[in-house]
Amino acid sequence: MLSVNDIRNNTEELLGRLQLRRFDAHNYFTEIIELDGKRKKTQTELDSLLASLNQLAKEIGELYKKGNAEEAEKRKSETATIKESSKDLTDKLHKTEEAIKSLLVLIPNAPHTSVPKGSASKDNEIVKESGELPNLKEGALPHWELAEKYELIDFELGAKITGSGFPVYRGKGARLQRALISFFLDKALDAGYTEYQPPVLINPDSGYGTGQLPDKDAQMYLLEADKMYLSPTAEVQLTNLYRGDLLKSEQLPIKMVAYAQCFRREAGSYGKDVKGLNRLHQFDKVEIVQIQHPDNSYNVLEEMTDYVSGLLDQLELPYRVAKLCGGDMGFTSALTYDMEVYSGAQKRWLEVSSISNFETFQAHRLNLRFKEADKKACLVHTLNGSALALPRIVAALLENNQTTEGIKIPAALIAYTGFDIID
RNA sequence: GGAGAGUUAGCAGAGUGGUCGAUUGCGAUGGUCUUGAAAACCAUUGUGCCGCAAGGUACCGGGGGUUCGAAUCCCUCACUCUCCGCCA
Repeated sequence: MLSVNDIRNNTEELLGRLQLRRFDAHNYFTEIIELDGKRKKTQTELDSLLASLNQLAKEIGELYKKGNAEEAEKRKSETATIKESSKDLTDKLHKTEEAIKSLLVLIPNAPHTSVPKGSASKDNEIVKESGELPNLKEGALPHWELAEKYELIDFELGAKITGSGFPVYRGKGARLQRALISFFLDKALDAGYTEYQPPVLINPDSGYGTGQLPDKDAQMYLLEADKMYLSPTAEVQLTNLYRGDLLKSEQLPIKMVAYAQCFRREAGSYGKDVKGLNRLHQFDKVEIVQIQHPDNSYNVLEEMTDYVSGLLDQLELPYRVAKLCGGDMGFTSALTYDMEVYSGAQKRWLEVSSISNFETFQAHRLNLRFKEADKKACLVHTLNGSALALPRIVAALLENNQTTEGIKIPAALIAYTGFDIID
């Protein structure tokens, strides 16, 4: 959520940045600034009314103390009209505040000035490519066939006990999952992140804090009886750990990592996008989150991107990094890098990580601030990224490393899997 | 799931209708003293909103109500603790 003061003070700049995602905020801004003026005026009126009411109450109290009940009763009658108008003004104030908020939640984050203008993924800017594309022989199998051949993943059994998009991993398939999770967590620990194991159910306040609610609720599974959602990403839990906090500047940066199972309804997806592991309703992901001083956030975004690149290097997967154009970025992000690995048999790039700086957009909703000595509290910057999401990594590992003898495990992982080939 | 007790500032913990945004202790910050430190003493020590400022106003778990006046009384929700039941 953008802040009204920013909109008021940096109107032109924000309008320009929002143009990068082809969002015309002009009318929103005009209306918000006008409503905010109204809000201030109402606040002033209400405050002075309440002041007089408080004064009267005090006087009445003193009169009773002195035993002058008659005069006190007389004064009481004076409060009636003041109370009535203060109630009206309070209603008006709340309505105005609601109106402002209802407009603010419709406005996406303002993209960083370096974000390429554009409307779709074709306009993204490839900023890095790394690794050789695999040169697979004719007849190389896609991962879902390899998964069946080596009895690693059973999609039908998953459909039987739950539904489509909920695979069952078994044998070396299950062990590979466990290995990847440990590998990713250990690397994050080495990089200075604190490990967390959060719940996977989230309450509506948390969903609202990171921006999944109010309008992306269709993407989440809802447990109606308990008014909770299954978390779509550990970003929600980790970032919300600090919701509502006022941090001391010495506490920054805060670096967190968590492995969590993630749940997404993915309504409307179909075809080759959902084949095999390409898109699941339940999947495993290791997520890194940082709460940062605003001065550092963009340097840190680069660091995080380099960190994730390093993981892919160690897994010996060919990948590319895209700086997302305005139209392809998420609602809450100011700048996003997507990491894509090449899946040799499908001959497709698969997104395995998305690393974003949200600037103050989430912090504002979360009311998450920090304070430097003798200065006013101000909003932190939040960042997060997958490091990494498992299914597509597994897809690429299986496809790219298939040989006539079996599927080779990259050297960095062998200590975790306990085997070097799937055969 | 049933019964009961709680939720107050960074923490501990008073306050059961009236100058209470809140006693006190600890912690923290600044100062006095000291060669330095400790101790002692003094002062300061929450956040939002309106305002150039003075100041005003709101917040005692969340929401609502009673009252001239609510941390205090009532309703409701959430959470914590104790006991019973159930259970990995």
